[in-house]
Amino acid sequence: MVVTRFAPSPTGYLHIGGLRTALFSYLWAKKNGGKFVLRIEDTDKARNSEEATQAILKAFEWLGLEADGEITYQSQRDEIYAKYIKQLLDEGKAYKCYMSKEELTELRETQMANKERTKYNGKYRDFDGTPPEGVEPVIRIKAPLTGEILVKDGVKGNISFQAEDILDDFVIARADGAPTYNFVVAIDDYLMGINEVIRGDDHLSNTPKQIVVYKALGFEIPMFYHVPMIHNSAGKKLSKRDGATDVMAYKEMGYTPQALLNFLVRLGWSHGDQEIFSMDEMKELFNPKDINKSASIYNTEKLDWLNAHYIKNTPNSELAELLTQYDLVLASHDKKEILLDELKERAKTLKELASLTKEILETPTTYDEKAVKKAFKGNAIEVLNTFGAKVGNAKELHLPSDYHHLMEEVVNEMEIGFGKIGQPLRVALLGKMSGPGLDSVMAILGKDETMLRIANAITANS
RNA sequence: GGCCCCGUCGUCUAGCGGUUAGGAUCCAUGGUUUUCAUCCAUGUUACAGGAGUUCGAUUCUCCUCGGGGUCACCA
Repeated sequence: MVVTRFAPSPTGYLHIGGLRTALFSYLWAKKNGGKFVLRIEDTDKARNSEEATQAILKAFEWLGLEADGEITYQSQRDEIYAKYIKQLLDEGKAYKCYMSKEELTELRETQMANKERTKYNGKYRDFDGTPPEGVEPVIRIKAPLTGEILVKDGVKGNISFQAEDILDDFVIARADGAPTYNFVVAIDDYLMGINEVIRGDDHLSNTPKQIVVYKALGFEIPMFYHVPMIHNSAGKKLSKRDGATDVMAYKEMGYTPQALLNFLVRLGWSHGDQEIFSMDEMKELFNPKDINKSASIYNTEKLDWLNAHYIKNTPNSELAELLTQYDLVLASHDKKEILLDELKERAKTLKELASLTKEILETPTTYDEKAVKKAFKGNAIEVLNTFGAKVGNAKELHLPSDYHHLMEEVVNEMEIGFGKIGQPLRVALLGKMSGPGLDSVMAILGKDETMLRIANAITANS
């Protein structure tokens, strides 16, 4: 069974890059009928926060990504890590290192001065003398000094590292006993049964270290997929400083989960020429072997297009429900079908849809100057008066077509073009020159509001 | 700097030895629309450079250049 995972450290909100690897992991597990598990890497007590964990969970909930099983918290697994540290110590595969921080720093400075690679010199690797006083030891693992470390990566292919180029006896437990990242990751991934690791390729250079741990403990090494980074417009790794990287900010801006997920799945991954993917299609078609090797630049132009696409194709009842999150309650409006049909064609975001709706529903108090100048020429007032009277006398006015007939009558009786009534009427109803079809607008507003707006406009612009 | 990864339109990408190098987005133009938006049509724009292998390279190899990642008692 395929088991994948998402393992964020709770130091802030869930960001776009993390979400994409989470999505890839989720999709790959689902595609294989496997499991997608969540592990919170909260071993750095100084930087972690409970709020951050909650923020990540909240984002998952919004997007409909659900982790299987219980959430694992590394902070609760100290005994497990301690057990393996002891095991390695007992087996002589790890050892206590009494080098002080000052000595370590000095060692590094010397190496840098000599233009050598900075690495631990193995001073306590085979130490059996009396430990120095006053130094709490760290635990270091005995890493291979020579030879090849091969990372089998499903995205990049086999990547070969030379131990002498990159390894040293790295710390697996700090002086206070707390285990370090590369150590616990390997243990947890193994213990949690994770056999397919999909993560950002900034972890690629950590992988050899983790492989050292896997081998020392006799664990089976999982399949890795290192997904290329998402870069900002400057071509650098997308970070929390880049703005608009908090996933929940997209909710506030009026993006739908569907659009965001569709946008993200196509960043670094493709399936031929297909652009639109439903969640079911993603689960069906996603395969990490189709992930791109190169980084992609984060650019939301396509997200807007996708969002508009999904809004257009969302049923009105669902849209009305969604819009309540943007302070728009449409439930009681008897013409909301017409309203939403008209407006969802022209909104890129739910937020925009909400404000477009409010604009129409609110009686205009000002009129765009240019629009007035252009529309209120000649006998515009007379036309509006004539039309207003017809609306007033009409018995049954419900559908857009009812209003349209009235407009046609005016056009025919006064022998004018459609624009002669359309333009001033539009300004009267909406206060400006652009907007949805007038027939629909009037049907949405109803007879009384329509007459009110016409009268208001005549008064204001006579 | 060491190590590792990457390099097709502005952007997201297809391509896996022979293609007029395709799609999407963006932009522009035209059509539809009383207007705006939608929608439809059309158009501009790309294989980083150089060697080699080959009858033939965007595709394979090498070099150069360019970009990125990573080098903690952070994750």
